[in-house]
Amino acid sequence: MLQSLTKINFLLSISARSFSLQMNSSKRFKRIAPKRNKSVRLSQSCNDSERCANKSSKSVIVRTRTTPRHNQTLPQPKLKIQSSLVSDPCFRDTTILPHDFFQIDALDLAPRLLGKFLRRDDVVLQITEVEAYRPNDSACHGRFGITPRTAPVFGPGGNAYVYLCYGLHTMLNVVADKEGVGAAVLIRACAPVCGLETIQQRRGQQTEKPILLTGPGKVGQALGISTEWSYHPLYTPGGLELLDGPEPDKILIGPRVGIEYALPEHVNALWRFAIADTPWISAPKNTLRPP
DNA sequence: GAAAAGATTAAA
DNA sequence: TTAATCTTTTCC
Repeated sequence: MLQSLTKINFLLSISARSFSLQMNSSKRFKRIAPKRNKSVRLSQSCNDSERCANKSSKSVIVRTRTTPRHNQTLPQPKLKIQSSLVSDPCFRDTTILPHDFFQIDALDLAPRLLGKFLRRDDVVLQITEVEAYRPNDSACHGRFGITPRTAPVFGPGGNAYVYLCYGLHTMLNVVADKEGVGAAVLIRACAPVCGLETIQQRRGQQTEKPILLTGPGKVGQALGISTEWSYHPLYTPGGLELLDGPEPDKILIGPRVGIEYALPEHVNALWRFAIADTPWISAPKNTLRPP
């Protein structure tokens, strides 16, 4: 496992002076990861006790749990995550990005998210590809205004917006800009940094190849999140966090994927951003070019 | 109340 | 190339 992660980090080819991505203690992460009982494992889309409790449509998960819910509190896993942060040299210097970081135009935020880290439990992913969705954008979910589904998009920047696509895939967005604006950045692809075994388990694929994490639905699955994670603040410790990371040397830009229904000006807008020289990019790759 | 479509994925 | 799969939104 150590060998494979080292290989993956090599492939990233990012200047990471202050970020040693070497994983010299993978087994420690495994030990620190909160244990899940069988019922939770069945649905990896909901491992968070508070969210499961609020779940209505997927109450099957709640019913099948063996541990009484009221015995589980949020601070416990939070502390464990903190201890792993301190004890592992890999992430000693990393910091959670502050609330202010996200209060900008999605078009500015999107490229700035490249190279940053998403962390949940023992899983750490590095963001390699994103898309910006903005106000007055005929491809943005916010185009319908504030609805039950899209309300999170109009929340303050730094929250998560998770939606279900094709009834199957959970898509993670980082809400951008001020409250009420209605902008977000879709995470389209990541590279694995820590917790490879958990990622593979959640994905159901025993591979280290880019097929593991190159696609927005794959990222959501690897992080084990559901739509219940909408509104979750990424700038506070616990749950899902966005950590600072190295700025990529070179990036690529291109038109966004799968928005043929939008107006031509938005279909053609170059609002897709990716790290150059990494294999962790989703399809299609041939529409990406240097700026 | 019904119908259509979707910021996709994996397998054939 | 195509099936899987279901929520959200729009239209009548």
